[in-house]
Amino acid sequence: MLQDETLTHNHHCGECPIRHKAVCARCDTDELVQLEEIKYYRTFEAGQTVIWSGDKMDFVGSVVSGIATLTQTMEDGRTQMVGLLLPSDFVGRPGREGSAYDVVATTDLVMCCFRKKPFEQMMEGTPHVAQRLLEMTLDELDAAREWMLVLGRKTAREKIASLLSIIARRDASLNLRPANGELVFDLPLTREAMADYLGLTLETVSRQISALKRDGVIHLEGKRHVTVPDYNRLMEEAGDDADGGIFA
Amino acid sequence: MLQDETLTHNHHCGECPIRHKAVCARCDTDELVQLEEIKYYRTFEAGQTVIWSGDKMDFVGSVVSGIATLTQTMEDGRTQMVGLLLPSDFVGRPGREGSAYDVVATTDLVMCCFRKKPFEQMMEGTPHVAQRLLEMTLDELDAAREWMLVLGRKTAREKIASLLSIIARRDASLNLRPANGELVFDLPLTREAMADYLGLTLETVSRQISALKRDGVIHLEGKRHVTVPDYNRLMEEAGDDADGGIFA
DNA sequence: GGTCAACTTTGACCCAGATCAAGCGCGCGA
DNA sequence: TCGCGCGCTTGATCTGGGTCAAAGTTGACC
Repeated sequence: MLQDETLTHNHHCGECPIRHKAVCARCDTDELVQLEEIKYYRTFEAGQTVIWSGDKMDFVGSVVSGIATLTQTMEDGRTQMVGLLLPSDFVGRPGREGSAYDVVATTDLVMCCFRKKPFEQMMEGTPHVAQRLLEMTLDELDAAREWMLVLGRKTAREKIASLLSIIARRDASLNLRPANGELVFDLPLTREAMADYLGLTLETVSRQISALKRDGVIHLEGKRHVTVPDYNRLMEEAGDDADGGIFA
Repeated sequence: MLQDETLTHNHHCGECPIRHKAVCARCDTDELVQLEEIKYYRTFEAGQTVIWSGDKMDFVGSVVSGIATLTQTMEDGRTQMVGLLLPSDFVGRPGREGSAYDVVATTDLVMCCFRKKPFEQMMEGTPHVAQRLLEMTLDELDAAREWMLVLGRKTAREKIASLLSIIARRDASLNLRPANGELVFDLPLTREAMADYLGLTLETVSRQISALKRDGVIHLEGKRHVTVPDYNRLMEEAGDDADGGIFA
């Protein structure tokens, strides 16, 4: 088992890449100073487990860079991913001791952690933090519910197309691509992780990706580098209304 | 189409059955007075739609009695239930215009509604409301994620057992049954609604309920009245760890 | 008490996706 | 440069749950 490294990055919140999207988004300068008091950075290597389900958490925090997953596992080993954590996403639950899920770093990961106790105290005092956290939690709830439709009612092909469209959309909003209709991105997940997200087997994931490629919905270079020539086509394949687009 | 009836029940919050579980749970007497200013009751008959997905909502509110469902529908008619709203559960999202889901009354329903604008203003001023809403939203997120595991990885039989155990658990906590291991309750959902919840067809739901009955996991009187002779057995069938029980 | 409609059960058959089983290909360490 | 392992693809076969179809149950309303 690899060991966590605890690092002090000494970043100032003002220069933080997720400053305006994370829990701290609404904080003013004074509040940031308070947060800096109780924060520290941790890094994890790809594949490392951040927290095991049931473990006591003495921090909460934000993903600064990299990708992590939230997964649930049954006794017999069946696993379901229940959250995909991207930069600015929040980890942990104020007011709860243990973690309800396994949190695993899918890529190299940097987290901005807050000591739990003082963070909880701060939540009481500064509404800006609690307000932002509520907003983010409501967004996650919407995402989880959208995912319930995918898991419960979509076909394997639609599931893959849904996942690709979500990743494409996020990448577009992060890296502001030209709006010429062509999108390019790298898959941040293995076939197995995609399967765990979608409630499929990795073989089915592989087959459906091959099928979408054969049908010209996507183009692949290597295993991970994806080009989407027509986003609306992809949305149709996902079974979603093709209107609205990425930049809505 | 049936028509909504707007009634004034003139209940006082102090006597409200969901006083200590709903968004208002943490409010003090003064804050309740504020809430009473902006609240009104509405009733819906079983089967009536409370809000259509995309409709503008001019209120948020709590379920006082009865059961409602949150569902998403694809263009071709496939539907997935994404939330089951029981008394004290919250409906609507502060800060958003339209509803993201169809909300349907499954049984006769009484809702305590707050005019949206003033409620949003109150959220800014009185942290007790926002705090409670955050807590409830986090609980719902956990429930949604547990449901993702059910939808993505469980067999039809396990899905049914999971749903029964959830309903049994809630009923036990509401109506404080004797802890002799035997639980009795009524199914508040049709076979079709169960199917929509579980990502199954109504035929499969019916077959699996028959199978659980045949195997002695449950006993049925009529279509809806269920007896669970051994809750741990049911939990095993659900694929969950049988420990912990209802009263944890 | 009869009729109708909504809900439910059960049966027969089929198919999407799981399972089992080879192989491929690329990056990495020796 | 080789070989080894991990992630991925592809094929063959199997099966759980979907689909289609028919009949049973219940209760509400004449």
